Amino acid sequence: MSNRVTIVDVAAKAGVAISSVSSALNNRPGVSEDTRRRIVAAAKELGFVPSLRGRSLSAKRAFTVGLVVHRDPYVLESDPFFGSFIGGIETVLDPRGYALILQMGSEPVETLDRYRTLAANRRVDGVFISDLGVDDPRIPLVLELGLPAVGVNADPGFPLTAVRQSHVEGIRELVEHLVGLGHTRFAHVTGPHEFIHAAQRLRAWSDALEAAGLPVGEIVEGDFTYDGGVAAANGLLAGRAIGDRPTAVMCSNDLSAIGFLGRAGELGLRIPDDLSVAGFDGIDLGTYVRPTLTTVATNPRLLGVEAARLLLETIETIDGMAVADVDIEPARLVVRTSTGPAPHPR
Amino acid sequence: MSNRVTIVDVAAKAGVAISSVSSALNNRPGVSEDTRRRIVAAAKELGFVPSLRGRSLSAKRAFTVGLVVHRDPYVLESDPFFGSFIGGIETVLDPRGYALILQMGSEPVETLDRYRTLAANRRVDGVFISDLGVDDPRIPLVLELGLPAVGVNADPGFPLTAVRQSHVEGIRELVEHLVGLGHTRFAHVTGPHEFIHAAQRLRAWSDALEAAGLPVGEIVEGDFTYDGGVAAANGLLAGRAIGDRPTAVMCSNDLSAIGFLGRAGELGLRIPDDLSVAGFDGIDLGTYVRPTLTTVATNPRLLGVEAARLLLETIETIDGMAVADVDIEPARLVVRTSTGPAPHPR
DNA sequence: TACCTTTACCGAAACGTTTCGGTAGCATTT
DNA sequence: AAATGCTACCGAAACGTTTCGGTAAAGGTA
Repeated sequence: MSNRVTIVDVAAKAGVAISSVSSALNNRPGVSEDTRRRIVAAAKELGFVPSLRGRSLSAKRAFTVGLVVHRDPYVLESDPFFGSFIGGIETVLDPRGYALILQMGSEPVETLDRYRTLAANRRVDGVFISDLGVDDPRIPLVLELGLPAVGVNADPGFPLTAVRQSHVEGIRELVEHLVGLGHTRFAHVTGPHEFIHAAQRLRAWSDALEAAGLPVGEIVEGDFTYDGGVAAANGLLAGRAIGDRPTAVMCSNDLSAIGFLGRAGELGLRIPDDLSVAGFDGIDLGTYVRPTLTTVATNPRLLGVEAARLLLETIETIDGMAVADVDIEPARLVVRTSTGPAPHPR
Repeated sequence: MSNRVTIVDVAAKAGVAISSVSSALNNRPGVSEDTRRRIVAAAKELGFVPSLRGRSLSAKRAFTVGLVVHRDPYVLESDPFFGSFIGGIETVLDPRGYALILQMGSEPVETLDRYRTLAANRRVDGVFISDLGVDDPRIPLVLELGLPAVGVNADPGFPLTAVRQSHVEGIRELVEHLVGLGHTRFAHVTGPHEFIHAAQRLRAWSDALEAAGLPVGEIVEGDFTYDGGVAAANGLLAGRAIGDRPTAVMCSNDLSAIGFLGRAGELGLRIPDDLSVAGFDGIDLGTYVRPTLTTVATNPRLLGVEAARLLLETIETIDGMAVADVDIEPARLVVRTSTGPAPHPR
């Protein structure tokens, strides 16, 4: 509609050169306090907002960062991680004049192409890499593209900047909690094996049990979905005598734990009297189901905040990519009513 | 890193002017088939990708559209709508070279500011307006800003282009289903009254009952959350004799219906024997809970696809904003096991 | 007074496209 | 043979910033 007010208009109004306007508004030296005030006044009066397009071209920056979600639609739908994670990212980006581009790729290949396109036309200045997989192809890709990136909950040895929330303390606390309740027969329902966090959680669980001198027990592969929890419950519980069943089960995330819980109830098990069940994540839904879900609560929002901070720092670090990793406070055990004393063997 | 290959490099390699390269690559007339081929070859060989930044500045377009989510974090977390909606948007945007900027504002005021900033520095070429409220302030805002926009599930009379999925057929089917099962005492748990879709659903429910010649029954305000469903169940069911209770309840969304279901179970009611419960949305979780949830299933993904199509069309329509609305196929009743024959009065 | 340094400001180039007006060259018409 | 029209191509301007080199004026030193 009405033509935009540009830096030229401001310069004309203030009676100075456009370079002076630029210097004044960006707080660069070389302009007297007096004219600076005059320029600022003119800019304000005209309602001048610097054009991102002009700035982008000149600064060779997009002032935009990207997040490519690489999950199949259903998991994304019911996963509360991203809402909070993105919310956290936003709080950092917005005040610094950056925005977030969100893309979704259902297929891993598709996801890679998204990164490639994003980088090719320089749409973003950097990317987040979440839901890391084992031998994740995105890592060599961003290295090859020279695209600034930060990883979320990466393994040690990760070649890029990373933000992490440790899971080991919380899972150790969970094991200690269960051991303290007298449990001796355990089981673990994992997430899809291609995700490293599924492996990380299993590992912490096994280590803690081993440290307690107890057998690790059964391990069945789940898929992070409600349905996967149901399936796991069928496998671990259906048609088994009490002495043949685990008495304490950890599922790799809350959603599958809730599925497990539901199915266990249908199978006639009383929870936590006959069986203790715990999850991992700390989603709100876990406080609503009955029994309420014991879990290890993570903080995706804070993870988003720190990831964004790191990414901007990486982008604005001219030289190498020597930005230090950040560890936020570990995830912690939250005891609710889905765990209780081990049943008396009869 | 390595300096980018630009249109100048391609022109040099092909031995033509840069304007010819531009014409050739954008399939504009005025360049012979022969040189066009030569240019395309040179571009391919050099791996030329036009810079979005240069294009943006020249074309006065950002090739980006925005979605500002204006919900409180918890609702977003558990709401499956956005995952699918965004997924649908993506499938249209990507092939046309557009990207989606996602912003989140928890406070309505904050949300408005986001739109304002987005428009001020021309970061986006258009926006989606979802979760419309009554007298939504975003409508006058985008009109004032001259920002192309499309509304999602807007009321009739909406002054901008809109995409809609009708809810009335599905809700009518639900009422007919319940009436056919012999129910006569109904109740409705609404969503927050500031959202128009909450009002739209209540209206369709009331109209259908009225058309069936039955009393509308009790109406309690919920908030679209699991917790809100629990609270509604307490209000409608706790401490009431059977003859004093509704026998069929519709909740304005699935999540609250699932909360309602859970609380009703705790209160000792058998579902669907003592009480029928239905929701609205068609989220996957509804197929996992027991009993499985009867609902009216919407199609957020398709809504996203059509919304994106419309928005791009609006943006690319030079003149007025004469882009026709789109109605996708209505939401439909999905009968599961949370609804059944009305209990025999005793 | 003559010289040097600093400061405040300006003009122009650069970023990478698209678009518009212009100009040769050629074929067609009269 | 002159006038006309069309095609293929080129050069330059425009988009809106930031940055860099330059210059005049002011101030400091010998």
